[in-house]
Amino acid sequence: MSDHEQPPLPPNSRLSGDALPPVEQHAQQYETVRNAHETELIEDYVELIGDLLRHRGEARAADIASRMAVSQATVSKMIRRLNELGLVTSRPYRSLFLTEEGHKMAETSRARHDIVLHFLRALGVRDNTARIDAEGMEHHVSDETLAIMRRFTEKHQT
Amino acid sequence: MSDHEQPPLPPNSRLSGDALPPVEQHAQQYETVRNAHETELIEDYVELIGDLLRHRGEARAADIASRMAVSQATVSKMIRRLNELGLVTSRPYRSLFLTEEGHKMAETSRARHDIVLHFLRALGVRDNTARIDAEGMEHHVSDETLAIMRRFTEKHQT
DNA sequence: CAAATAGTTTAACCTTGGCTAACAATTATT
DNA sequence: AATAATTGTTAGCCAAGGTTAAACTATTTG
Ligand SMILES: [Mn+2]
Ligand SMILES: [Mn+2]
Ligand SMILES: [Mn+2]
Ligand SMILES: [Mn+2]
Repeated sequence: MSDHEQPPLPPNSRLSGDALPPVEQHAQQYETVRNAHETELIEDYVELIGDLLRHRGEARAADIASRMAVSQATVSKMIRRLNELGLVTSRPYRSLFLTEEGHKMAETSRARHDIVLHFLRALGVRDNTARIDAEGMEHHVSDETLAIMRRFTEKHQT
Repeated sequence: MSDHEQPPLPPNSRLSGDALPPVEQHAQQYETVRNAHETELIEDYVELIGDLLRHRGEARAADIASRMAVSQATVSKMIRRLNELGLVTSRPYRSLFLTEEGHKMAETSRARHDIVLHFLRALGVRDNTARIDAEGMEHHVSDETLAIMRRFTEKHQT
């Protein structure tokens, strides 16, 4: 047992990092992240389809593929999944459309995405960086934090 | 007839939400998120092992399993992977240790995690919520945003 | 109209990250 | 010392999310 550089437990324990949280709380952190990962991609697809419909009038698989930088085969498979989940309707070789439920998810996701993006910009993050960070962060921001971000952005209007 | 070329800049769709970013920029958002997902779990494991070593003096697979709320089999498989990646050394039934490279990754990850956590608290997010959000957000925060968060937290010391 | 091009789907494959069940090794208890 | 409990490994399973290659359908163009 190399007791080489064992931690000397500094008297001022604030020297490096926080203490370990209790096991149950710590476990809840990771579980919440795993849950978010399960819905993350679905949300991004549905949100993008909603955005394409709103801004372009139609949402084709090829557009999704190029905007997501993913193969068309990947999109095709995912569309089948979205269909099974009752989020989109699709006829072969036609534009996709959102179901009522899909539309609701798209709206919610877009609203959340916008709050995070606008918050980052209000903080002073450059636009391109803010867009990249928001795309990942959005799925891990609680309602509580979201509300605080929204208020912060309002107060810091430019 | 997809958006191959530059966006024709729609007339006046300022009614709800932002405009669609150019295809390449949009694609970069999703690509960055996918890349982050590839390293995310590894970082969490290495960071947790580092924390256990620092606070407990040893890092056992069983502790990781309970703190991550995951089966021991899952941890065992992941440890083999961390070993192959040269991030940890392990002898059966003994504590794990970090390699030089693993130690470096643990430090970097912990520092980033702390910046995000402290930032959320400085923003006014309750501690438990901040911990949960930080666990997921940390992997999607750019260096630029991280620097801004650090400065913000310093300025808003309580 | 025929041919070329663009869009979509399917099949076969891969890696990650979970799980359970069975077994093996170590450590603790009686 | 024997047994029980804890800890760790292995095998086999699964779903998600990617890939290429090939086939099929629709649209555009010569
Ligand atoms: Mn989004
Ligand atoms: Mn996203
Ligand atoms: Mn972390
Ligand atoms: Mn994390």
